[in-house]
This record gives sequence, structure tokens and C-alpha cells, in this order.
Amino acid sequence: MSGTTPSTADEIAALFRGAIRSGRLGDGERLPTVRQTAKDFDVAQATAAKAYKALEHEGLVVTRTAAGTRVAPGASRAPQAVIERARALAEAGEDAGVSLEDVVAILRAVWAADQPGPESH
Amino acid sequence: MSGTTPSTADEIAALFRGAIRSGRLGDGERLPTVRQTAKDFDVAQATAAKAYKALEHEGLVVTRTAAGTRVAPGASRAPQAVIERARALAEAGEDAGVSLEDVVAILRAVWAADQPGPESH
DNA sequence: AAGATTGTGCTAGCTTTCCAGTACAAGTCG
DNA sequence: CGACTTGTACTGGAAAGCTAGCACAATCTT
Repeated sequence: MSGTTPSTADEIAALFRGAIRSGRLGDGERLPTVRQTAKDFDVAQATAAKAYKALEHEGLVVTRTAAGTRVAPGASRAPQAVIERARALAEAGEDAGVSLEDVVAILRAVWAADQPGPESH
Repeated sequence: MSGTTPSTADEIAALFRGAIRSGRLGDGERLPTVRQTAKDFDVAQATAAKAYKALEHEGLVVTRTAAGTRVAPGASRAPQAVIERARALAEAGEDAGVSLEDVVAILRAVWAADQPGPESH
């Protein structure tokens, strides 16, 4: 019931981005092939390719034409403090039975609250 | 550089959802009118209306035709533990200079990691 | 060196969503 | 009661993204 099966290039990119930044995919580790990812998420190859392209553009992965796509050396993990607090939040959320989407919405709201509010009415 | 200005019905709904679940919008508090929200985010009225509709469908808001849309009584705040940890994560993320989108991606990855993998082929 | 693997590029068509403007119904407030 | 406010509904058109299939180039593997 995670509910959210990625179905757009952005969502797929976000998925791998998370895997990389959270350390679940380590330096130099290989991502599935474009074709495989397309199958996995039941999308067109062009969509999976677009996702990979975005990741490369961000410097998160390195892609060589026939060698596959691998996590770029160095620029992988986010600071441990962030990861740990993310874990804490995830655990709290699941314990409380709050859906992932809700937790994300809360995080966004809290994030915006810290900064000088752009919204004014 | 908050970057993400909501421009779709889903995103707008998510924004208010976060505001409500995080307690930034309390019980009975009134949301902007559909027309106002449409202006605020520079979208069509139908789009703002669709967002409100979704929120009502989730039971987060109550809407009476000429009295406006208000936060539904009771079903508002998420558990305090979740909110606090969300705050902690937000602070850690901003301190570390990690973007909101990245933090969200990490959260999603960590969340999925706890549960049995939905991947199946 | 030869064949298989893998990322890229392209076209055409489709589906979904949003836009814009307007009209209507239901409730509030003076 | 009467005027205003506010959410809802509708039409037609436009834009963005995905699908599907194929061809190509670069690299790996044997």
C-alpha cells in the first residue's frame, strides 16, 4: 500500500535520487538498464531514459553508452544527520499510521514555515 | 528560492493538506476562497476548485456553498511526534543546504526501505 | 574482430490536465 | 427580503507528457 507507483519521468528520477542520496545505492553501484527500468515501472523506454538523463544532469550518476549507468563517485550521500532524521520521521509516521504522502505534505509545510513566508493574505 | 510554486490541482491540494496536518491551519479556520487561491497561484478557478474538492473528499475540510471552505473539526493535526520529527528533519536539511526536493526523495527512499519491497516481476 | 549490450534520438499519436469564460445554486449578511 | 458572496458545473480549445516502435552509435564481452 505504498500506493505511489512511479509513472512519470520525474517520479522515477526522484526515486533513484532518493536511493542515491540516502546511501541505498552506493558509489559506483550500477542502476538497472533503461530497458529494465522501463519494464519495472511499466513505462516507455523514452520515459525511463529521460529520468536517467535528469539524474546525470544533476551529477548524481555517470553514464557510458554501453557500460550502463552508475552512481557518480563522490556526490552521493546526503549528510548523515539528514538521513538519520529522515529515518526517524519515517518510523514515526509509519508508527502513527500516517501515509507517506501526508508526511511529505507536512514536511513541505514545516519547511516553508521556517523560511520567510512567500504567502501573504 | 523555495522554487516550487504549485501549479497543478494536486500540488495545491498537497500544500493545504500539509498546512492542515501540520497544524498551521487549525480547526474551523477558513481557507482562501476558490477565486482567491486561483489568483494566488495563477491557475484557473476550476483547478483551485478541484484541489478543494479533493481535500473535502479526504475529510480534511468542510465546504458550505456560500460560507467558504473551512478546516474540518477533529481530523486536522497529525500526531505531534510526526510533526516534531518533520521539524527536526527540515532544520537539519536546511542547515546542511540540502534542497527540499532532495530531502523529500530521501524520505521516500527511507520509507520504502522499511517496508517489504513492492517491486515484483 | 564479431556479436551482444546499452544509452540515445526520432516520429507520430494519444491521453490527461489545465485554461478561459460564463452561468448557476445555495447560503450569508445587511 | 434582497444583494452579495462563494462553491459548482460546463464547454471547447490548447499544452504537456507519455506510448510505441524503430534505428543508430558506442562500448563491452567472448
